[in-house]
Amino acid sequence: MKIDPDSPEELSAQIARAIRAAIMDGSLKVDERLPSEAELAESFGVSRPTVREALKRLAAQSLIRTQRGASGGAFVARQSYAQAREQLITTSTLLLSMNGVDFATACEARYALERACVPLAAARRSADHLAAMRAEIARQSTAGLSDEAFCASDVAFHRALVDAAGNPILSYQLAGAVEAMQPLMNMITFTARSRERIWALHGRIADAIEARDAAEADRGLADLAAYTAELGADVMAARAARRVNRHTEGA
Amino acid sequence: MKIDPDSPEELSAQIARAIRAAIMDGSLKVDERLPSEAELAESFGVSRPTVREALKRLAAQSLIRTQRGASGGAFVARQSYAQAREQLITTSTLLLSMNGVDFATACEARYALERACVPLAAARRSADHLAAMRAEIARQSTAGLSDEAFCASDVAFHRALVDAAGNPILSYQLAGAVEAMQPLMNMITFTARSRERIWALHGRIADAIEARDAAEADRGLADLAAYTAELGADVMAARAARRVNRHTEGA
DNA sequence: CGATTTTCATTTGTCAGACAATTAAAAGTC
DNA sequence: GACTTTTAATTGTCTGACAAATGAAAATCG
Repeated sequence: MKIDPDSPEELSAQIARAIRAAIMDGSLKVDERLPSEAELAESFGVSRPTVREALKRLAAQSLIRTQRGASGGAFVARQSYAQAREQLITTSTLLLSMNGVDFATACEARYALERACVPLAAARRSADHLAAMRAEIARQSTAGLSDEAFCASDVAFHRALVDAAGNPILSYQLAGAVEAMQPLMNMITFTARSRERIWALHGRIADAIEARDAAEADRGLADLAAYTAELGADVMAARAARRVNRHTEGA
Repeated sequence: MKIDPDSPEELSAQIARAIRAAIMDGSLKVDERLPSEAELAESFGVSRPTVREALKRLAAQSLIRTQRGASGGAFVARQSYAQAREQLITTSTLLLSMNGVDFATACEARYALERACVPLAAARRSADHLAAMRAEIARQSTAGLSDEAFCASDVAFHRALVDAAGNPILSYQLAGAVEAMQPLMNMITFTARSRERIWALHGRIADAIEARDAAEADRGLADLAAYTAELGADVMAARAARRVNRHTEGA
């Protein structure tokens, strides 16, 4: 663990990198206690505030957790699926919104990923997963639901579908992708007609999963992907038209 | 942007959360400059070191970048695919290693995700992607390659396959998943025989992608998944056997 | 002696103030 | 006008201090 005071890189960043490397290569194990801030400061030859900045960097990635008091300190944190999902959602959401990823690309990615776990879901789905999917379908078919609530239920349905695959890695990766797309999905205003079509497709997919018919579920998901892309394209076209109008009026 | 000094949550964490929320909901746009540390300290009613800890938390997630000097400060950073990938790899790697995710589960997730982009890759692959895949196959078939180098080439091959799908979201998500698995893959020692089988399968997949035959590429990938799982199972069985031996000798 | 309370030492959280390093803009100079 | 110098703003780092939390040891009491 060496740092270079003459490097242009900030000292706190160097220290964070050194400790992160130690965690990732296993030199520091889960729940192991790091030296106290004062000890770290001395061993790195920097002041305590600098060490603290480094530790906050690591805390932001939930690589460590800290505890006050005697026998307190910084401990290597076990990476939980929940935390990892949060991080992934934050990163993915910003990646989509800041880079102007178009709806079609995001949609394509989302459904491609989701279709990856359909075979597993068909093979392994439990009654609980099916019940969760049915519950969301029921909610989606109730009248007077706001667009946000409809979207949230849509996410929950797909989450249940992914969880049915019974692979936590897939759940973690796909939950991130699906949730990150929610802001994009929220741009769509769902008519009663389009909602009906969507929950009908959801029903078809749930039926297929229940029947352990992966091929049929895949076809249902493909249809849903196509229909979602179509809805998105309509919204984008309408927006583009409005922009042209404004521009024409202004000129 | 309000913070509560009486909350058990650290002030720097609250401040980071407030600013993060402002970035994610669009109140702070890309490249926009945040107030100076002194101004933030005053407006939040805390000291400058506390503000700095909050900013380091955000910097660790690459939500902001800072610049020294007059007209310097903290700026909202555009989330790049490269940065997002780094984060995803760090998180996923630790998630796998710290939670004792078994080889079979990780392998299943990886190949499920990869198969999701085979249809797109078959449809859109360019000559460049094919060339990249062929180059890695050539490397894999050279003699005297270390296990690490073989694994790295394997990752590069799959990376090219994923990139061929032409969807940056998929590339980002899958690159993370594939690279995070590398430590697990490195536990396998590849015999000349298994290497030959692997690069032969790679060749079959590349041929299918070149011929735009998604079904054949999918079959190749499925075979590769099965073979990889088999190799992993052998390694795990051997390990388990060694453990039992040690235990028996000890008793 | 055992249980309870008190004290205490350790460690993180926060603050105040200072100085160094960097950098862009303003002022000065030729 | 082009170049150099100065200056002001801003982050990076340090020092020293105190508050708050917390577990362990010491003291007290039944």
